Amino acid sequence: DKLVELLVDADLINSFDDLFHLQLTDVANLERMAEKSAQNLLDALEVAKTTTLGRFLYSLGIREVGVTTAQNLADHFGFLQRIQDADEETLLAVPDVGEIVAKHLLSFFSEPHNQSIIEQLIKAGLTWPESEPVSAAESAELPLAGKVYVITGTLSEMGRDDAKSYLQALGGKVTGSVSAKTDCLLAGEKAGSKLTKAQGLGIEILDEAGFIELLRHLGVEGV
DNA sequence: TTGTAACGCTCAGTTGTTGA
DNA sequence: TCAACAACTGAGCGTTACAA
Repeated sequence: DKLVELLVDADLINSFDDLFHLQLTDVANLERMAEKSAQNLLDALEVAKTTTLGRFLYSLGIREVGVTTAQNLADHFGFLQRIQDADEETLLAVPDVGEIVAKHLLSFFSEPHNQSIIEQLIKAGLTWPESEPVSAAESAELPLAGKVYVITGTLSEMGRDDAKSYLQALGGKVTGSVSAKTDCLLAGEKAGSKLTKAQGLGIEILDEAGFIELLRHLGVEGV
């Protein structure tokens, strides 16, 4: 936050794509910055150019479109252009997208200013892999298809993000809160209220060791 | 070399909104 | 009505790198 304030105050960035045109000397001359920090920033921005469609959508800051909804849109459409061209009816077919979210999406993509931002970011070098979405039939064949997981606590062997990725790749759905619809709670160290709630609801609890065993049993490599 | 500001990461928890 | 999510706050801890 502080750095963005500095960059804006110094008139180095006025739009999103300006971030990807920053020069080392400009950044290094800022308060509490020097060549090392400036280079780290430019390196991080270079890495950030390669992203995923879901992350790109999320980064656009569309109202009501967070990480999960953005990923749902990416999974459903596969291509940015298809999302931009989608009508309300098509958008409503995406999981967790109702009338309000669909209207926010339509409104966002109909704004010439927003279209310009997207074009400029792509011109600045942002890329992501695009592919045909996985069909419902293919998804249903995955070993954890239809299972709802919640992750809590600290996972020492793998990060929470990695655990989430494994579960999603196997067809599982990862949500943020425990409910009666949760099938299994993956509980690491220092698990808090979610563990208590899951125990109260009689939900299956899986510790990290058990999770790794499950992944190996399902043939996941590199665990 | 050292003190320190700031950041990065992870997590828990709350509140309000939305979708089913 | 309930489940799930977005958005947000705040804490703790370790790391990084500037500045003196």
